[in-house]
Amino acid sequence: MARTGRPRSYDEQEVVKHARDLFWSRGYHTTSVQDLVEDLALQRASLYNAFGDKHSLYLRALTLYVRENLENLKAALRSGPVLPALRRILANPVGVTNVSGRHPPRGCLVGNTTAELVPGDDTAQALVAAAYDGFVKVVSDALRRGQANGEVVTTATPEALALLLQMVFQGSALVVRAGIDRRRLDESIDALIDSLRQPGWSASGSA
Amino acid sequence: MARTGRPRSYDEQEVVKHARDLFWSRGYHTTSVQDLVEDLALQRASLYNAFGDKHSLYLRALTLYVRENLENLKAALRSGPVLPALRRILANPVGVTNVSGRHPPRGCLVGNTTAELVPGDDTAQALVAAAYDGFVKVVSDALRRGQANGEVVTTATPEALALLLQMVFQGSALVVRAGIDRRRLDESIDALIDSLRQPGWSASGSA
DNA sequence: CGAGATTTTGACTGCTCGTTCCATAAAACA
DNA sequence: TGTTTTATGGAACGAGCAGTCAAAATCTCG
Repeated sequence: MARTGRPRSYDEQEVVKHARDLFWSRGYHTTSVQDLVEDLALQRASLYNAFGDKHSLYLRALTLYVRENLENLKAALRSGPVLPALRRILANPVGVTNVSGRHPPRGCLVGNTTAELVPGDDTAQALVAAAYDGFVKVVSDALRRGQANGEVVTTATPEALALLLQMVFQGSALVVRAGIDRRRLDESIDALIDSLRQPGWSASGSA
Repeated sequence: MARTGRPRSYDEQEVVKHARDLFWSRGYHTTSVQDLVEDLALQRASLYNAFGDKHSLYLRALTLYVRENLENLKAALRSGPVLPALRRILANPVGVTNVSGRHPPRGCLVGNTTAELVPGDDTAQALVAAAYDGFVKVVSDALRRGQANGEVVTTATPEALALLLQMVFQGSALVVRAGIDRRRLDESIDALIDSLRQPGWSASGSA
């Protein structure tokens, strides 16, 4: 089933990635189709031909973002002690200046979407709700493991703790975007993680 | 110094309040000047005459929001045990359907502003940063009092705990906006508050 | 009752937005 | 080589945007 017709001059996946970065940095409404066309190096008509419209492209970008981040989260929590991994995740929220240090803090695209367009956009609402649920699912599984280990306090259900961590995660992305000092952020995260650690637990003492 | 000229047909304070509600529910970019004019029952030219432009009106609305909420926060933490008050504040975040139950969840206007227009809007950035600092200041003062009382754990500085609470507050406003179940939210908040309570503390046993 | 000051009223102005269209280009297939 | 299919390049569209303007209205003050 070879494809006929003129071949595309761009890579669809790459365009979605690039769009995700643009929407992430600048938000939905402040990113115009003109901006997209200029930065993504493809023609207006090609964009509409391939993705339908601006809103659909945004949803594609958001979906990619959610999938990638959930996979990273899973990988980070797959093995080893849970709490140190969670500390790294919370204290280094997505959107903090990138490896290259090129972006200003962008927050979390899911959180940004929640704030910017969830009221009145049911599709986006469903997507972000699924993203939140995914986070809670993965983190609560890890916490359950930690509780069984004796690493994590058992004073609350894994789900309740996971949702708490979700809120802290979103909150940290926000305050980072607002320009908070990283040192202060780290102190707060440490306080939270410490409060989740079962007293008397030592990393080598389990299993 | 009596004022000459035709009197205004609207109350400036009321207009700012109404504008705050509109921006709060629908965001900056999705609220057009047309929307404002229709809902606020004043003429376009009057709006521009009184407030300069849309952006300035938004800043006025945001400033009002910040001032009012900070005063409410102070009042809620003025006396009595700190942790129950904080629990009420976190579990019933601003923007949860109003007393009348008329609004859908609106989140926190400060958080929404952070997500929607902080990148590229220095004035807004300064305002939200000041709002975050104000919250941390008021809450850390209350926590310090709680620590002196023996109500609150002393495993972290009041400032670190206050910032943590700020993040949870912002996060809860977000997940509520995304439509989370209130019961689950309450469980998570309770878990956090419980972890801040000094073991063995009883309300009547102090002072 | 004017004269001066300020607001109201509602039409109007550019501009930018998301989206569409169409002639041309470049591939596969016959 | 012609036909078909898909994408490109660029111009164009209507709608809605934030913001402006000038005439009419309504007040204070002399």
